[in-house]
Amino acid sequence: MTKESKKRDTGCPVTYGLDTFGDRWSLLIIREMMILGKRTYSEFLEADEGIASNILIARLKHLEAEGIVEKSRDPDNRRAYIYELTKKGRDLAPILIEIIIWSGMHDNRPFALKKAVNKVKRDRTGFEASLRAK
Amino acid sequence: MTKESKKRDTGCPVTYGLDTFGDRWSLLIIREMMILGKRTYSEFLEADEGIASNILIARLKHLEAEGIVEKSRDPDNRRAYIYELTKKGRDLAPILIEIIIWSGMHDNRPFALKKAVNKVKRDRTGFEASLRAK
DNA sequence: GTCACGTATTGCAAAATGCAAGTAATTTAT
DNA sequence: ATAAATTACTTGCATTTTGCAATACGTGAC
Repeated sequence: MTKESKKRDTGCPVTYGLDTFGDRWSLLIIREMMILGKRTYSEFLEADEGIASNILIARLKHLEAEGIVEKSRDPDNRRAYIYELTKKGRDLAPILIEIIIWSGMHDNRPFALKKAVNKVKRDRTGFEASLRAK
Repeated sequence: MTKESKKRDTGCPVTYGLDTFGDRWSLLIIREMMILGKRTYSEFLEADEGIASNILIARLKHLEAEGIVEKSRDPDNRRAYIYELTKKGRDLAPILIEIIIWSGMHDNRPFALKKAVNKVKRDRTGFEASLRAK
């Protein structure tokens, strides 16, 4: 497909990370799951800054193939699926946190949301634990 | 242009970060600067997993517009320019480090390079300082 | 069976990317 | 002084990826 085919396959850890979750949408989906606790296709569809359904499904499949999310049937609604972060996915929490911290320092736009930023500042360890728990 | 036009302009810090450096090449260029001390157009051109010249210049201009790198003439070679990270750019070090740590945990490919990974593990604070110094 | 819901696919236009070739400014070699 | 080589950047075109709208598929409710 798209990502898999153009893997640069150097051994560099930065490259590996970028090939795995470094597109415009993956981290936003992961944000929805971690910070907002979203878990279904439809929730992602309405939540993420207007992601298109074909892009969403492509990203979910990619993330699933990379072992970052796993898909299972919703026990409460047998025609729905649930996407959950694996350990590999939850381990992305520190990256998300550092992005939040960096934006907190440098995003001077008047409408910048500082909620998560402030949470991180107040208690980073606790915030990270809460992300991993979601 | 490309990035600027499609800014999602929600106030979310994660979105801000991704809009600023979240494309396939920006962080690789930043890696070259931070970890490998590369500073010129030609160095990036040969170093970065084969980036095309038009893409490279587009990214450099974008990063410059975002205040992450700054460009100046090379005093030793009047036909060359030097690109250097600003403070905003150097502040990306922790993100790069977390990506390296994450890849160190989860990249099981046989040819995965562990050099930076091991450095981070041994002395994270020192490694971060060395990145910022470059 | 039919309908609604949640998930997934397809077709097509627009945008981004990659590659090759070319331009411009400056410096070195002859 | 002229030619060649560096360094940075641009342009044109083919390919790939994205975005959007519409549609299809699978499951369970009635």
